[in-house]
This record gives sequence, C-alpha cells and structure tokens, in this order.
Amino acid sequence: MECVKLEKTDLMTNIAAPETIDAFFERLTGEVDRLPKRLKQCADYVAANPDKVAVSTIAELAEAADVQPSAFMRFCQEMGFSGFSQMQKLFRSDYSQKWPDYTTRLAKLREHGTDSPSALLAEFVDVGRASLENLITTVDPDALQSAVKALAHADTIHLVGFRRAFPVTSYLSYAFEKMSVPAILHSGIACMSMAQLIQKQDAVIAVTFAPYTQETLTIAGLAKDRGADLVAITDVVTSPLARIGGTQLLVSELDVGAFRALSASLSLAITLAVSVGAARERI
Amino acid sequence: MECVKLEKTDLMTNIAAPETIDAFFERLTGEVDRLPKRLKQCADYVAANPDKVAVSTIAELAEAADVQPSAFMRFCQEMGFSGFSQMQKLFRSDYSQKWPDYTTRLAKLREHGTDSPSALLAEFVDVGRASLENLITTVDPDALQSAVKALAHADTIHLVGFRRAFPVTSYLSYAFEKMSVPAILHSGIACMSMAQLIQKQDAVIAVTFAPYTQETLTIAGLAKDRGADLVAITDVVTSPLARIGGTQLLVSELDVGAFRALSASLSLAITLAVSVGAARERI
DNA sequence: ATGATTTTGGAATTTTTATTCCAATCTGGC
DNA sequence: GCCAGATTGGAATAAAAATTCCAAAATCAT
Repeated sequence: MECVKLEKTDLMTNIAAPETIDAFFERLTGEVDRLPKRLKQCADYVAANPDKVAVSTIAELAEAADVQPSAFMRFCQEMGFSGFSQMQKLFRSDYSQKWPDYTTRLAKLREHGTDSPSALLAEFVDVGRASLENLITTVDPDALQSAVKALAHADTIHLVGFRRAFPVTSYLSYAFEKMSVPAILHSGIACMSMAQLIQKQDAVIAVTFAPYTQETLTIAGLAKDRGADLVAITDVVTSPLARIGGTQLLVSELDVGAFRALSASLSLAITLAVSVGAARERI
Repeated sequence: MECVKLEKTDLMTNIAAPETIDAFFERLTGEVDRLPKRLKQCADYVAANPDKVAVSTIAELAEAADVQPSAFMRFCQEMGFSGFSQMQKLFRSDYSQKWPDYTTRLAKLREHGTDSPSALLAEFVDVGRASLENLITTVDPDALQSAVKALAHADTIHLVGFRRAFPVTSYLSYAFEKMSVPAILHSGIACMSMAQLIQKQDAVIAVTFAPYTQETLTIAGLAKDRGADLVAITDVVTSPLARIGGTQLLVSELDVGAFRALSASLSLAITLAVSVGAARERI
C-alpha cells in the first residue's frame, strides 16, 4: 500500500467526501493506519463517540480527543471533507435520517410525475416504519403502565376520538368487545353527545391529533370535571388534550403530504387494549 | 459565571432555566397558552421536533417553524433560558442519551418485564414493522394500479368492512372526505344494509380478514352482481372475498397472540385513497 | 375609532466558531 | 548529529451564528 499522492492540482485534490456514515467509517478504517499520531487520536475519538460529533463544536471535540482544533480540522480534511462543518453536516443529517422530510420528498415525486401507486405505497410503508420506531421513544413506559392501571379499574371505558382518530377508537372498541371489557365507543351518530354517560368511576380514552377536534376536547374536559380517569392519546405535549390532564401517551406520527400514517397510534392502542384486558382478568 | 440580571425586577422574569428536558416540557405545557402566536409556533415546533433543536442553528429552526430568528430567540428567553445557546445546550446533552439504535431501545423496553405493557408495545411495534415490510412484497403493483383506475372512474365509492376491518374503512372514509371524493361508509348502523345504494357505475372497496365477516361478503357479492367494480382487501388468495372476483389486494398481517396488527392494512388503505384522489384530479 | 401596549420582522451588532497560516517541533534516514 | 520532510501547536483571520435593538404592525381596552 504505497501512498499515491496526486501532486498535480493541489487545488482540487478532493477525493469525494463520504456521503453516508457507513462510507465514512469504511474510509476511516482503511485510512487509520497511515495517519500520524494526533490525527489517529481524532480517528479513535470519533469512532468511539460518533454521536458527539453532531452536537459539539470542533473545539470541544479537539479537547476531548486531547488534540488541537487545527489537528481535528486536518483530520476532517484527510477524510475527504472540506472541513469540520461539512463533516458535521453528515453526522447531523444521519441522525435525522429517521425523520426525513417526506413532505418535500413527496412533492418531488409529484412533480416528476412518477407518483405511481406503488411508489406511494413505498413511502407510506417507510413512514409507518419510522413512526413505529419513534413510538418506542416517545411513549413513556411509566405513563403506559399507569394508563393501564387506571383503565383496568374503571367501571366502563369510554372511547372518544373522531375523524382521523376514529380508526383508533373503533379498533379499541373491537378489541375491548372481543375481550369482554365494557367499553363504549362515542360515535357521534346523529350528533348526539354521549358525554352524559360518563360516571365518576369510569375512564376515558381520548384520542386527537392536530388539528384537534373540539368535540373530543370538550368530552375529555367534562370527564375530568366529573372525576373520571383520563388517558390522552395525542401528538405533542403542547396539544390541548395533553393539557387537560390525566395520563398522556404521546405519538408523533409522520405524514406523507397531507396524510398521516396511523401505524404508531394503532399499535399503541392495541397494546393498551390487550394490557387492560389482561390486567382485568387478574383482578 | 452566569450573569444574572437582578437590577430590573419589573417582573418575575428571573425564573431559573429548566435543567432537564422534562422540566422544560413541563414548563412549556404550563406556559403555552400565554404565548402569543409566533412564540406558540415555536413551542409547537419544538414539541414536535425536540431532536432537531440539538442539531440545528436558530436560523434553521426559525425557518422550519415559519418564524423569524428573533422570535425564536424570544421564545427561548420566555422559557427561562438566557438565549438559544443555553437552551440548545440542554437539548444536546439529552441527545446523546437516545442514540442507541432501534434494536437496543426495543430490547430495553422488553426487559421492563415480560408481561408489562411496554414489553407488549415492543412486540406490537416489531410485528407492525414486519407486516409493513411484508406488505411491499405481497401487494402486486399492477393490481394496485388497476384498483386505483377502477376507483378513479367510479361515480361513488362504497366502503365496506366491519369489526376488525372497520378502522380501515373509516380511515378511508376520512381520507376521501378530505379530498372531496364521493365515498359512502357502510356503517351497519341499526343493522340497516346500505347495499341497495350500490349502482352499476359505482365501485366498492371491501375489506375483511379471517374470520371473514359474512355481511361484507354478501355486500361484495351483490355489488359484483350489479356490475359495480370491486376492490378486495383481504389476507390470502383463498379468502372468500378474493374468490368473489374484482381486483385483489393482499395483506398478510402478523399477529401478537389473538390480535392482529393493522399497520399494513392501514398503509395500503391510505395509499389507495391518496392515489385515487390524485388520479381523480387529473381526470 | 383612538391611543396605549404588546408583538413582530428585519437589520445591526456582538460573540462564537471554523478555518488558515506559519513557525516550532518532531521523525527517520544517512 | 544533521538535514529534509512530515507533523504539530497556537495565534491570526474569516465565516457563521447568536443576540440585541428598534421601528412597524397588530392587538387590546376604552
């Protein structure tokens, strides 16, 4: 392995920068032996702490690797980047890879006219997978546990969620029925409110995502006033539903264009239902 | 080293900055109602994308939240920080914690206790992902294409699916309504059949999985007899629904115990809806 | 409507951070 | 031990980012 150096154009000696983290590490492994001491220190540090690169300044990294900032800079260039900033950009985007910008991706798909149904399906599958992965970080195990507890002790469980949230509540309704757990699906048929059915010893599962459905908020508020337990399934902490109180279960679902996947919400719902069903058997 | 301004005590503006992400969100929840429009936009964006805060500049975040950088700055101060940098520091320290990958986090959820709700959640998430991956291979692109074509040319689209399939049809109903596509959800309310509404020029999306719902099969058969187009979403080729004819879209959903995930079916449904919506616009 | 008060957008300023440069220091071959 | 080339440290500079400031716009109470 002799080092071939192209002295030619000292200007553009750029051997394309790695475009993925994998490519970066591949290159790093190949190069690490022929790096001088200080640069090797950088390599070792980055290999051991890849996550730090995204959120630190070059000075911090240099200090942590026990090296001068300029040395770290040279390391970045040695790896094919124009400098630290470019390398950091790669590390930052790799993290957000789980949160890609599907909205613009879809727009791109559209303008190319290649929006075949199967391409769209691939998008939704991708988004669904990402949402599911995300679900396990946004849902707090303790909150889930206490939601189950509250629901297991309720006389009757009320299911409240309309429009986009209706698939979630209707699925819950199906699951509870199958397990003989007394649950009422607030269906909104004939615009009749079933809110007055909610008793103190009952519990309510309310589901709504932005833009929030007023009716759901109203019923949830009413339930809280009556002293019923409330389990709120919504998207973010700033959601009006989350602020009513009760146990919050947060699901941030990604969307493709104007439509949100429901995979994560449904998975959370069925988990809740099955856990409650099991818990009630034990009582 | 923090210089705490104490001279101007016009308000209790010197509340200590949140020291954990949880404290931050708690504060955010309490404060969000007080915030004016632009600042609330910041709050919503941060609540929905906490991860982005760690790896973006204030300008990037401001743009994403559709706000001026100075507004975002004010938001940070409103939350008790001296400025954006201090707030970012908090988010950055939290960032490293959640770097472990999907598999690791999943394992962590599982070890919470075998029959705990979170273990079950891990299970459903896993199964959902697998179902989604499977979906890509089981759905035939040509079948999907011709389903879209049939639905795009229909006068009215009828949505038929009960019990476990009802979340799918109700979601379709929501999506079609949003896109102003004429669709009727056969709800089965009061056991009234809406089958007689189906006309020759209409199309029917029928959804049922084992054990198949008789009512769905009946309506699908009737639709076929009348000469309406039929799109069948079901699990296997041997399903009685598939044997009625029409375009088949097969979804093999995995299950956890007695309960099947719905992620794949929902994703297929929304794909169908969006494709049909787009196709009808082009006509 | 009217004026007072809050909120906002955008440019100006300050601070921080990345990058370059070069002299000092190593290293290995003779 | 000396030289040539490679490597390093640290100061100097450039670039980018955060923060402040203030006039314009919006909102509110009267």
